[in-house]
Amino acid sequence: MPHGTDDTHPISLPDKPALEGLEEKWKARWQEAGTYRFDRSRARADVFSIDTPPPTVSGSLHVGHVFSYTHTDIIARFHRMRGKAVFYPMGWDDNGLPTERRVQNYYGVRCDPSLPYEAAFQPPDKPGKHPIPVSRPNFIELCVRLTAEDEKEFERLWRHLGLSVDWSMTYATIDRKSQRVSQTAFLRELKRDTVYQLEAPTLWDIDFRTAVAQAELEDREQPGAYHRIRFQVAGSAYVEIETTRPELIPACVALVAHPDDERYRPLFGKNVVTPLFGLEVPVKAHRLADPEKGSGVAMICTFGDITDVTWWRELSLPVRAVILPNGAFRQVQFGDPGWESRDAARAQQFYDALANLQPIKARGVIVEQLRQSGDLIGEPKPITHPVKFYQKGDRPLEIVTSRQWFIKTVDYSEALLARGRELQWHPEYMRHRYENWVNGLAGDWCISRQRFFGVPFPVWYPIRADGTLDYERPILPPESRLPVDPSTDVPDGYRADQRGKPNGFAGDPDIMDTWATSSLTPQVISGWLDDPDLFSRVFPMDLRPQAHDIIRTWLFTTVLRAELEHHVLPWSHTAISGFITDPDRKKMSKSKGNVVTPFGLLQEHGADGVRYWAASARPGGDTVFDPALPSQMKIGRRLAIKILNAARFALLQTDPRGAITEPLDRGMLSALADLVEDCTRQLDAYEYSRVLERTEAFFWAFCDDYLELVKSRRYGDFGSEGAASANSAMLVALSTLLRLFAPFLPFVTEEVWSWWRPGSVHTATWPAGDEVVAAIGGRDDQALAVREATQGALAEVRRIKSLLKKPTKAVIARAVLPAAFAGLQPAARDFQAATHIRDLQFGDVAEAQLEFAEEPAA
RNA sequence: GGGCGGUUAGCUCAGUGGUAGAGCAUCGGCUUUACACGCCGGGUGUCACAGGUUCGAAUCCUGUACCGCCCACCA
Repeated sequence: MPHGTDDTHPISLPDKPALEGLEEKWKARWQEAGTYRFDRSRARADVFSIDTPPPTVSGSLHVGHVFSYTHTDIIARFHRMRGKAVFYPMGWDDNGLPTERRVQNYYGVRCDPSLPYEAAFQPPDKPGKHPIPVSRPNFIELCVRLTAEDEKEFERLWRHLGLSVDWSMTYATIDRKSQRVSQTAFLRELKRDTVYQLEAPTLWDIDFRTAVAQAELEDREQPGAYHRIRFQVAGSAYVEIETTRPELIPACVALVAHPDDERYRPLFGKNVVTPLFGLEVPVKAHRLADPEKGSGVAMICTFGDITDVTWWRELSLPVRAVILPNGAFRQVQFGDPGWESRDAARAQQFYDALANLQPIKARGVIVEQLRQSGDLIGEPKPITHPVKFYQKGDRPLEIVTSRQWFIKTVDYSEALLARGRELQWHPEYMRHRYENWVNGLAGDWCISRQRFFGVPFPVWYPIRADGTLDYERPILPPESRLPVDPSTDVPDGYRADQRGKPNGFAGDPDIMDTWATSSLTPQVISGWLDDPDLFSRVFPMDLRPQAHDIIRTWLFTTVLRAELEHHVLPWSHTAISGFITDPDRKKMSKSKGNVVTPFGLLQEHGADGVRYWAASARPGGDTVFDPALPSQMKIGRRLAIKILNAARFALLQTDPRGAITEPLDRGMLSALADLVEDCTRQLDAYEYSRVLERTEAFFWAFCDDYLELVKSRRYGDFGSEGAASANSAMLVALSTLLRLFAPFLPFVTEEVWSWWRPGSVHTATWPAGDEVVAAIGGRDDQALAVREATQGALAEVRRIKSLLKKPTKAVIARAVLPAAFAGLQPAARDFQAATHIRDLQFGDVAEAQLEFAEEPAA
C-alpha cells in the first residue's frame, strides 16, 4: 500500500509539539531498537562501509567535530535508507604524544622502557613532586585508563548529535586489535622488504627527543638574520658565505657553489679554513647551490637543513655532528680524528664556550666570537624566514643521525598516483593535494618514534659477546604471538634473564608513528586478521571521510598500506571536509582560545539546529563560525519547529481520503517527484548542502503556498472529494518530505514519523520520484503548469494587498489578473478561497486590479 | 617558485550559457481556526578587474589583483 494512505496505524498528535527533549528520547530508543546496528549477514554489494576518522580523544571537543561528523552521518543515513547495510563504526585515537603528555601530568609518572612490567602497579591519588618511573606496558595501561573517560565524553556528544554509528563496534588505536594489526602489517612488510631500518640523518625534535616524519613538518615564519662570514682561502685571501645558523660553523664540512658560477670556479677542489675552529674543508660544486642566494657560496653543515643532507650524501662528505638529541652542543675534543684544527688550542677555547648550550644561545655566543675575531663581515641582517617545525613542537627541528625504521614510499610513487586517480574525491579538486604530496615525496616514511605510548616494534636484537647489538639479524616473533611488547616480552628461545646481557637479547626501544597505526584503520575495523567473513563483506570500503589537512598523512598512508598489503584502493570514495574557522578566517585553535564547546550549542539550538548549520556548508569548504553572530543554527531550529507544526496540521484531519484529482494536489506532487529525483542525484554525488537547501525551499513553499491554497477545500468547503484529494496528497507529501529531511534532521523527522507511521523513518525507504507520482498515476505536466500559474497569481495578489495595507481577510469583490495567470483556472476555486476573491477575471492588465468589498470575510 | 580554492545585496552564502537569488539584518503591513518560535510585502548589486568566445557570460577561455589554503632543496 502506498505510504500515506495506510489506515492501519493510529495517529497520535501532541497538542503543542516541541523540540525540547527529542534528543534524549530518541537516542535512547534508537539504542534500544538497534536502529543503526550493522547487519553482517548482507553481501558486499548491499553494504556501505565507512572508515570514520577516530577523533583524538585527548584533545578537546570543539565545534569542528560536530561539523564534519555530521556530514558523514548524512551520507550514512542516506545509504541506510536506500537499503544498504551501513557499516559505521567509531574509533578513538588515543595514540601518540598528546595522550602521553597528559598521562605524565595527570598521574605523575614517567615511562622508563627498561623497567619490567608490574601487574599490581597503581598510580598515586595525587601526582607527586617527582614522577614515578614505570614500565612501558604500565604506562600504556594508564593511557588507556585515562582516555577511557575521554571516550565516554565523545560518545555522549556523538549520540546527542544523532550520529547513526553502530555503538557496538568501537575500537581504539592503542587497543590489542590495533596493535596486532599494526605489528602484523609491519612484519609482513619487513619480510617483503618494503620496511627497512637505517642509521641516517633524520628530522628530529629536540624537545620530544624523537624522530619525526616529513608529513609532520610545518613551516613557521621565524625571525632570523643573515650573517656574512669569511673563510680563509690562503694567506689574506678570503671567501665569504652567508648563513642564518652561524652556530653550526664547527659542524661545517664543506662549502658549495654552483658548478657554473665563475666567481667560485677557481676554488673548486681547493680547501678553505673555517673561522674560529681552523678546520680545513673542501669547496665543492653542486647544482643545488643557488648563485642568487647570499654570496652564491654556502656552508654545508652536518646538519643544518635538508639540503645539507642532500649535499652531504651526494658529495660523500664526512659527518661532523655537534648537536645532541636534546639539542645541546656536545663535547668535542679538537685534535681528535675528524677535528684536526690548524690551531687546536684556539679552536678548543672557542668551542668550550659553546658546549652544552642550546642552539639559540650558542648562536649568540659564536656571533660575538666571530665579531671579535674579525670573521663576521658587517652586522647580521635581520630577516624573517620559514623554518621547519614538528607540527606539535615548540622549537625548530634539528637533523640528527640515528637508527630508524622506514616504510618505502618513493619506490611506489607511480602506483600511489594511480590509486589517487582511481579514488573518487568529493569535492573533486581535493585530488590535487594528494598528487602534490606524492609528487613531492622527498624520502621514505620514517615510522619509528623514540616515545613510549604507542605500538611497539615487534623486534628484538641479539646481543653479541662484546655487548653490541646485532641489528642485521633481528629476532622476530611469529604472527601468532602478536601483539608483543619487546620491552617486557621475551623472544622465543631466550630466557628473561638474558635481557641486556652479552649473548642475550634487547628489545627495540621505539614505538611506531601514530600514522603507522592509523593508516591501517580499514584493516582494523574490517576484521582483517580475525574475522575473514566480515572482511569480505566490508573491505575494500566505500567511504573515507576526513578533513583536508590530513590528506598527506592519514589518507596518503592508508592508501600506501593497502597498496603494500592488498594491492587495492582501501575505499572507493573519499569525502573531504573543510575547517571551521574563526571570524578572521584563521583555523580555530585551542591556543588562540577561540574554541567553542559544542554541548552549549546543542543545548541552545537543538541537535537538528546544529546539524542544519553543518549541512549548509558546501562539501570541502571552510566555514566561518562566529559565536557573536546569529547563526544558521537558529534557522535550522526554526525549520525543525516548522516541520513539527506543518506535520501536525496535516495530521490533524486525515479523513476523508481518496483519489488525488485536484490540479494543485497533482501539481504539488509532480514537483515533489522532481525534487526527489534531484535530491537523490545530488546525494549520490555527496552534494548534501544542495539537497538540504532545495528540500527546505520546497518545504517552505509547501507550507506557505500549497497548504494555504488548499486549506478551504481540505476543511470540506468544496465537498468530500476535494477534501479527500487534499488529505491524501498532503500525506504523501509529508511522508516524502520527512524522508528527504531525515538524514539532516534525524530527531524532528523521527518524532513526526512516530505520530503516524510504524517503525523508524531512518530505516524507511528513501523516496523515489516514481513512488511519489504513483499516487496520481504519473507525473502531471498540466497540473505543474496550473500550480505555477496559481503560485504566481497568489504572489501578485498578496503583493497588491500588502501595498494597499489590506488585511489578509479583506474580501475582493472583483479581481482582474494579467492574462499570463489564466492558467490557474482549473484551480480557481482553491485560489479564490485563499485570496477571498469573489469575482475573478483575466484581462490585458500589467498588474492585478483589485476591487475590495466593504465587508470583511466571514 | 608550483598548485588548489575563493571574490555575487549591509552580513553569511546559493547560483557552471538564457530576465541577478535565499536567509539574516532593515523597513512596512497582517490577532490568519498548524505554527507570533508565525504570515505577507518593500528597498538594496559595475556578480573583483581587463580582454576574449557566443545571438546571449556571474557562469566558458586568457590574463591581473586581493584573500585563504596546500606543496617545494627557504644558505
